[in-house]
Amino acid sequence: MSMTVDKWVVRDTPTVMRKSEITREKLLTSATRAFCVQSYSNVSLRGIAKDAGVDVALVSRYFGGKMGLFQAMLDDVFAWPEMMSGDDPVEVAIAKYTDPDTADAHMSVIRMIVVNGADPEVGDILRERLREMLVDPMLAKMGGERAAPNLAMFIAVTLGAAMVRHTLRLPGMADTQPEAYAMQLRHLIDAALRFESPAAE
Amino acid sequence: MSMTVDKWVVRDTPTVMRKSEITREKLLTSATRAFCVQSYSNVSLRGIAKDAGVDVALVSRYFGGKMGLFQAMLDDVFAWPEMMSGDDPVEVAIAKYTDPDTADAHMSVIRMIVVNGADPEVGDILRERLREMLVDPMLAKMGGERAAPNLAMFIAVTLGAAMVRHTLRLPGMADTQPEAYAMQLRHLIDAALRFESPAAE
DNA sequence: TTCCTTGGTCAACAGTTGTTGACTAAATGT
DNA sequence: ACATTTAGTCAACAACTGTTGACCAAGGAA
Repeated sequence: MSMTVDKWVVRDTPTVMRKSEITREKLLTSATRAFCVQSYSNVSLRGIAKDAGVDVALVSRYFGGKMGLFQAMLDDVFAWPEMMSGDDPVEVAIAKYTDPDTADAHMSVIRMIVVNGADPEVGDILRERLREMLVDPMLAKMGGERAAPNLAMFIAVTLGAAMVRHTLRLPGMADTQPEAYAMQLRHLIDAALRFESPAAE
Repeated sequence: MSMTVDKWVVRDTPTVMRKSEITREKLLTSATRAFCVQSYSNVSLRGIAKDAGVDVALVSRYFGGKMGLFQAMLDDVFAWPEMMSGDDPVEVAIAKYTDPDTADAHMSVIRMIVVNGADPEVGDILRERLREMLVDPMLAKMGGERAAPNLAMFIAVTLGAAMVRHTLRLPGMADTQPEAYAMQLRHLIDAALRFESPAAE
């Protein structure tokens, strides 16, 4: 039967969850939290393990090392099923960013991209994953060649606004209500999408 | 007389430059290069010293340690005499960013702000210096209360564009000519400055 | 029971980091 | 000339990092 076994919870599904799978997820959750705040080199496995309540050695055991944990975390974070729908990808993204329920989580992802994109040890890996899992699908759904500048500018204003509000915390953008921030963000996004790149023929 | 002394160059000024001042500046130059690429915690004093061709111990000798070197580098980088002129500060900034001669150096500063702003060890220090040496003077010269959102948005698009072009290197913004990038940047800056915040009374 | 797989603990490793103090060498002042 | 301040070298330190392998403890199957 599929009851609890007092020490760990078993899913109420035909396939029973293995115990190692649980600690794997605990590690992954703590790793996501850590990598969203600090960059790869700054994060210590001992800190993650302590946060997860698990021994350090299990990181190398289950993920093959620090790099394996980082990559597993990328796969986890960049999975974005809504992007595969038929809707306008930019509208999907805007909805995500402005919805207060999911805004925090996606701001964490943005912070993770900003923080780790500058780390020389994982920057290339991060860029590659970002392109193949987010940027390229969005470009494929949008117009094509001409859409690349607008998408880049869209991402630029989104990243920049998140930086100013959450990391730099400048007055005029960090000390305001969420609705006011949403208005600023929407204004910049509109400008980014309305930009018409000169025909390069 | 003020001639060279064969081992180091002496300025042709009445006050002779002390020798320690020279290695201090060598250290400061290497430190600036390093902190513009990697974050505080990732930079190693031994790397800086090797790049400057100087012994590691001299960092602690002349700057009192790693933190002292970082702060001295902030004072160096944030010194911006043009900002004290009577001209419109935003126009001064735009001129700096778009002038091809100085654009690279200022993009390095932007990268430094982005990279170190997320570092938990120096984030607060960086924010404080950034406000008192750049943001507050600009705000004082601009209108006042109503200018804060526009200035924040101006900085947001500048930071975001620099991130996308140099760190994330996304297609549509990283693989283009400087003039095309300048057009995108100018378009976003215009939008940021044109935003009219709703009167909050 | 006995065997064997799975999950976890622990200590030690080699490497790198920032910082310190003792010591030498060079330049300056009298 | 000498004495004194200044500049620089070197080795060692304690703390921390990721990773490894030996060891143990429990669970299920025979």
